Amino acid sequence: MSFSICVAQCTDSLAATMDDQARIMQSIGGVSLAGHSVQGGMALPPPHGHDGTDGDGRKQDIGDILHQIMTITDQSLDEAQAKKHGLNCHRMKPALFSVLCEIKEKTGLSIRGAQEEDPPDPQLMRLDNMLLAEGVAGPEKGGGSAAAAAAAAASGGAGDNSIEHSDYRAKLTQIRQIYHTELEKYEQACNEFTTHVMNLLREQSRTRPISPKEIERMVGIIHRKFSSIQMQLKQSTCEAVMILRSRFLDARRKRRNFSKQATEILNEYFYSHLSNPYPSEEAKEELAKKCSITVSQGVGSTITVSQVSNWFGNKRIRYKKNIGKFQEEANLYAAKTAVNAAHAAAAAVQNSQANSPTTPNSGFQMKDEEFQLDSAESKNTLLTNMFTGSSGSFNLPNSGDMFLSMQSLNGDSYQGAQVGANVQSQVDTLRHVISQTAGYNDALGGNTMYSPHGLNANGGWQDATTPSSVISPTEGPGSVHSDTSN
DNA sequence: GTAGATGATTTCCC
DNA sequence: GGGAAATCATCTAC
Repeated sequence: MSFSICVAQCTDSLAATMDDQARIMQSIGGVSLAGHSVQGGMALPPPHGHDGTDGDGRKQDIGDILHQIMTITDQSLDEAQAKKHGLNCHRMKPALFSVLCEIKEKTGLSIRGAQEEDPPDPQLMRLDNMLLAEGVAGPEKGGGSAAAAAAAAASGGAGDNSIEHSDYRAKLTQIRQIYHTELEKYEQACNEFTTHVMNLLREQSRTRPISPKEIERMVGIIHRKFSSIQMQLKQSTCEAVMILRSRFLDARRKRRNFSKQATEILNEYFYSHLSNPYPSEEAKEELAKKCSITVSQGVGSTITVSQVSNWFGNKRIRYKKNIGKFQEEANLYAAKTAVNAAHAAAAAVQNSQANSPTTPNSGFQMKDEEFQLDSAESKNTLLTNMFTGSSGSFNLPNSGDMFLSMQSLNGDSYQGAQVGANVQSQVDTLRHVISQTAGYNDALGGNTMYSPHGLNANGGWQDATTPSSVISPTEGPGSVHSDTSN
């Protein structure tokens, strides 16, 4: 709306308002507006149409007043002050004031029409949703533990990695606190500023046309300004959370190879449970503990349950994909385990002989029931199998068997390997022990330590021979149990 | 620098 | 929810 239109409107409205006012004044007091003199020495021309019926005269009068208002800034300060005072005291001031208020209101409404009723800012909604999801905004639920858990779940964790989680949570809580403190500050500042502006406007409304709606609108503007500041705060908070999260995930992605001992422990378990290489949760925990002990002696970090799970997942896949490649490793660990079993057996025999010298061949029983070797026939069968390679119990995938692997220990494939000499001597020991103990029980074949590798035709793992409780001969009673549920 | 090994992550399926 | 498979990212040996 241009100013000229505004002034024209103002003039018409003012004339009409003055008509009404004059009529009211006349009817209630019998005092004619036309009789008013101009106070303050203002040389306002006397209004035409003393009876209040001369519209042209009034328009001229109002035009003069508006002209003076418009040119007030062109005059010196003293002159302007005098003119202002004169206008304030002018008989038409109240009418003019209300009309100006009305015009401003209308103008404001037309501007507001375009500004208000804005749909909620999608950017702000995104930020709000994100902060809510991350546990920064909204009701406190343990400082974003849900988000931490989500991050853990997303990264395959199972609630462990407690160090990283607590670290993440602590930092998230820090961000949350800062966010809420800043938010409170902004809100407080917004309220204070709003109150201040409202008071100021109320004060000013005595001297210039300010309607309550205008004040309301001003408050809205202030709130919008502060909202935009809040949005910036939300944006920076989101960025901070994103950075924290990415760092957290990056840290998890960073990997360090497990120590040789840890890998050996895992491999031993894997190959000794080859028919069913799915450790239970307890077994995983036990393995993690064992690996961590060996690791902590060196690197100083720990191996978690989820890492054990990862390791077994990777191992299963990679073993299945390339059995041939892992055959040597399988043989190696099988041999190793067998040797350890033999050592254990030898120790048991020695103990048995020492304790019962009169019954040296009365039977052999290891701590694990899986290793009960009290059947002479079975022992002989196993003994034969061990050295003829005919036992199905030792079948390795595709081809070969434990015995072949044992033979190969003397051959090229293991020459030079660190285990070569050791295993050879241990094999000798094993032979000796076996000859002393007069063989094994076939049950040994049932032990997953030497069980057939359980890949079925479909590429899945067989579930046939895994005992409910398997103890590696190398481990003793405190060893890891497999998960038969698999 | 590169290839292979390996731990971690993601996606899909049951 | 757990596992398989694919993939990523880093480590390690050469």
